[in-house]
Amino acid sequence: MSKKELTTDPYKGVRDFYPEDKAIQNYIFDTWHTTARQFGFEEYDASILEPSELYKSKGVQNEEMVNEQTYTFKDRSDREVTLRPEMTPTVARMVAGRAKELYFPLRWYSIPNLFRYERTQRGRLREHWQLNCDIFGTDDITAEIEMVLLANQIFLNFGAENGTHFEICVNHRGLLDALYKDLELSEETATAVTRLADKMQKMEVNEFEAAVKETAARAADTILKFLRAKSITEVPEFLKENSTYLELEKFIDDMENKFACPVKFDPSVIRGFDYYTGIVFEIFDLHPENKRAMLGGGRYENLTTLFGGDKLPGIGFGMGDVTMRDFLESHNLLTANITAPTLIVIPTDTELNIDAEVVANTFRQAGISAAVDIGERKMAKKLAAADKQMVEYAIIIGDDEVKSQTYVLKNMTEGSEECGTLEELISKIV
RNA sequence: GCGACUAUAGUUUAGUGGUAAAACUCCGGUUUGUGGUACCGGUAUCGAGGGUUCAAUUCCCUCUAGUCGCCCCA
Repeated sequence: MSKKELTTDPYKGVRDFYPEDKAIQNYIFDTWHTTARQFGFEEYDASILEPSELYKSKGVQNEEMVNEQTYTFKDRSDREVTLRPEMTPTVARMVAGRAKELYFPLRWYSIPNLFRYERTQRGRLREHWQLNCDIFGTDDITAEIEMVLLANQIFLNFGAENGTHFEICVNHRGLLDALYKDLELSEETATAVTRLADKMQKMEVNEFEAAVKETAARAADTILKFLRAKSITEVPEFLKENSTYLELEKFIDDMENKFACPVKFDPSVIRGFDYYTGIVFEIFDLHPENKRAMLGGGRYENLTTLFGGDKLPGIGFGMGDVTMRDFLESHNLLTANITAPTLIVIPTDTELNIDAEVVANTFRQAGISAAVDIGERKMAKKLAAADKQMVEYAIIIGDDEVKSQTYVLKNMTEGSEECGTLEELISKIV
């Protein structure tokens, strides 16, 4: 033990993608791409490296977050660099950079790899890929509808069912603000109540009620009535005059009746303390093992403040590949397959490896994927390996074949064989 | 930052105060040009260090790593 061996484990919180994992990821990404394009969204991307200021400049709270929960370091020229923890500042920067020449509303999407330095747990790693979809440059409610329809469609395209495997929950930030204003809550109390509301699903009923009473005192009953509303019509009466109530009510009604996409009013959907200003929504995994949000998003009034220029409203959502995979696995919705070559060429002796490679390359030029087993194992092992990989065809190359230039094409699934020149055999496969 | 739990073969897991068992995988063989079956064989300083003990993989402590919660979640 003179040397310490290196571990084969990946760095903490990040993943290796072995072929079977990559196949699943490709399936997820393909579905994301297809659905985004189905809705006319255009793809953009940027580097995973950003100057740290991009994340710090949003305030003290953000500065703390950058310091404690991002990968931030100095480059060789002493510039502070951060591995991007989210895509929104990047896309805001890009949109602001070309604000004068872009045609709005803009429909953009991206699947960035994001990094966060935090404690790992189920569904939360230090690295993940996140589908980000946004519509920029409009405050029309149609954008909300389109966005939620897109989110819903993604799940439909994975073979999931709204109401069985997942559910869409919506709320309105304005409704919460109206409630707090009417109850004349102090800012601290309002913040504490929002924090509690966010945790409601995780807490016991009694425990939650006690916590609200302790935090909000006299206003507790009204707040509880609001947070326990199972339908939007159950919110306290005075809120129903509010314009945000009417907007949300119509939205829920349209989604159900015009687009057959039921959404559920859920006053506990808050989406943290970020830039959202209007309708917010989440898609929940209904599997008992995963009970959590897989997708979240909402309306924002102005994303590009930092970069000057005109106000740019928009609406967007994000969803991660880790929770997506957990969702698909838990509900048995995975259909991804590892992609094997169509043909495997097996020389009987390593002396014939080059001849086998020539044969394989002829098939490749005809558009048939082909690999050569150049290993030193016995024929039986090579064929067993090909079978296990789910290769469709095999050709064995021996001295006879090389001399006669005629080959035997073996169908691995049926066990049948066909004889002929390479040209003849190619036409059999194509 | 706080807490709980776990660590045995490549993987998933048994098990015991007297140096370990199975399944699958992998490698090799029965079968020197025809597979998926069957049979045989091979692969573990029981996470690291220390302590208790005649004896520790087993009990205790420390460390490390991982998992799962809390906090946070842009």
